[in-house]
Amino acid sequence: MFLRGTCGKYKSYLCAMNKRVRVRFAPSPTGGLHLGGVRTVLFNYLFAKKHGGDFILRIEDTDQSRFVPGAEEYILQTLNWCGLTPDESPLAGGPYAPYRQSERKAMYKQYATQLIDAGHAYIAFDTPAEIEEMRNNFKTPENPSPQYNQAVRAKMRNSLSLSKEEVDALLVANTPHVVRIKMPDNEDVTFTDMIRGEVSFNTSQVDDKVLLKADGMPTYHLAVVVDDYLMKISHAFRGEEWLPSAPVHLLLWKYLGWANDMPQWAHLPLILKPDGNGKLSKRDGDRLGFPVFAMDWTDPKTNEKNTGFKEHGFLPEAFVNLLAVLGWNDGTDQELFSITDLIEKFSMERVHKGGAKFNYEKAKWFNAEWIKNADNAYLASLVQPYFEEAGIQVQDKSYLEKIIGITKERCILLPDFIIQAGFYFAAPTSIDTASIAPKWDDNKKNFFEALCSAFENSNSNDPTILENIFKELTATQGLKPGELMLPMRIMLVGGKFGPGVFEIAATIGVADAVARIKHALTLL
RNA sequence: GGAGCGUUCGUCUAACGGUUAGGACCUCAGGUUUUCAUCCUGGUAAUACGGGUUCGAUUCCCGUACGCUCUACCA
Repeated sequence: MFLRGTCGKYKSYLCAMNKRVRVRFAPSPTGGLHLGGVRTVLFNYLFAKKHGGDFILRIEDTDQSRFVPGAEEYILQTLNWCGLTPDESPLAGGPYAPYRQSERKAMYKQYATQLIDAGHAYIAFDTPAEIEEMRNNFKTPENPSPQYNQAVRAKMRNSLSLSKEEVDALLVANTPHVVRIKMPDNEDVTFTDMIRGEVSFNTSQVDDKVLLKADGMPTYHLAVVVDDYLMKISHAFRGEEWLPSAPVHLLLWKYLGWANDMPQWAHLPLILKPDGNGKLSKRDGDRLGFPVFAMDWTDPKTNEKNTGFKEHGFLPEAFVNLLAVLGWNDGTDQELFSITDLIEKFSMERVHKGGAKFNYEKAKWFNAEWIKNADNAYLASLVQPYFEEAGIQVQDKSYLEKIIGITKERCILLPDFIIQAGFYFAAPTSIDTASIAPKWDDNKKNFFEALCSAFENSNSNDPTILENIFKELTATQGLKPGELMLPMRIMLVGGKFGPGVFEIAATIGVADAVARIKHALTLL
């Protein structure tokens, strides 16, 4: 399928060929990045890389009251962890710097002025209290939230309702004011969304959005259009929650005289909470026992902590993979995709329209698959920090890699290696004697004592030899091997899990195995 | 309230007018593993509803229901 939509009077795919692909992720630094945010990053990144274009990070910090220290650094770190590093950003710089809107403040005013001069915007002096009053006055059961629109703007204090002298006087007096877009009365604004196809709004339904705030900062609406234009953005992807304000942006592109340069839009479906309905929020994660943020995030103002996929033990490759297929697929049964695969196969047209409920069980499945298929040395580097935290000493790196190779298929999350592989590095600290005790008797005790001697005498680290010793001994003592395997396993690893007992004994060394058995015998 | 967007197994999805509606997760039943996990085999389970259009609708159109998003000097 070709890219749909029009770009000026030309078909979009012609534009796409002529215009360098430049996309941006434009978060406001108000907190950690959650699943939906990272997926938006991912789709932007994939689209850019697929078309040999640029991926830009632009920080939309026009609202000082919501600014959260550390959030920008967190976003950068998250993108790095995911391997979705932007080509241009506040950190990396680039030809269209600065990439923080607060640092671009001076650039926006001239465009607001241009809009006023052209009659597409006006100055409004209404105080918050006056607007509040208007809303109360016009509120009816049928219209619970009246808008500042063509129906009421004549009754408010603005450059449309006031005389030029009054306006000038107010301006000279430094009266706080905003700039609002003047929405046309009854005009259909239609555009083609790459995911949804043709989408249409009537301007009578949208209000006169504030473009420039009283503090001189632009609102999102003005800033996004100006910056996308100035930064030569070719495709603009954002969450579905932006769809209703798309007509404002469309009109702005037109009024500013940039219609032919307008990016193609795609509004991404939302990620929904697993239980009930509604968009996934940061509160859902830890409430339901899974992370929603990419990495741990603690809000410096509230001290509220949200855990992250990284710290829960997800591989970045798995995280990216599971995000990619949340609302997108390549049309085949393939579910496991590397980033290279994704870049090759991604297409915006195959993104789903409907929102997707997040399913943590499936997310873990992706991680388990990635762990099973991952390179041992790579896994070792990721597991090491968890071992250090758990107090597990690793002397020999190649030994660690070997152990990871034989235990990785039993691990779903990285911390699982602590249990599944920890006993290869140190004797278990707790031994599940409760599972041995009920059937424990002197015959078994004697057997294990004899086994220790036999093992010591053999001085062998060959699993087959150890198994033969074990079986011969059970035979001579008239015992069933099956009744002794489980106790031995528990003595070696601490519980009912792990690879074959003789493989374990051989791997940790017969001396260590004997020591563990002897220690366990003191507990029974 | 209004506007917009959406709706296939419990969940994520495939099927761009013709399939016994496919796959994956979950779950269930077997098998392998003298443990656990992996792995293998198999099962249950879906086109929201009502009208059209059509020889034929999951697919196109209309309506209804339901859900979501927006309706801030927040993004």
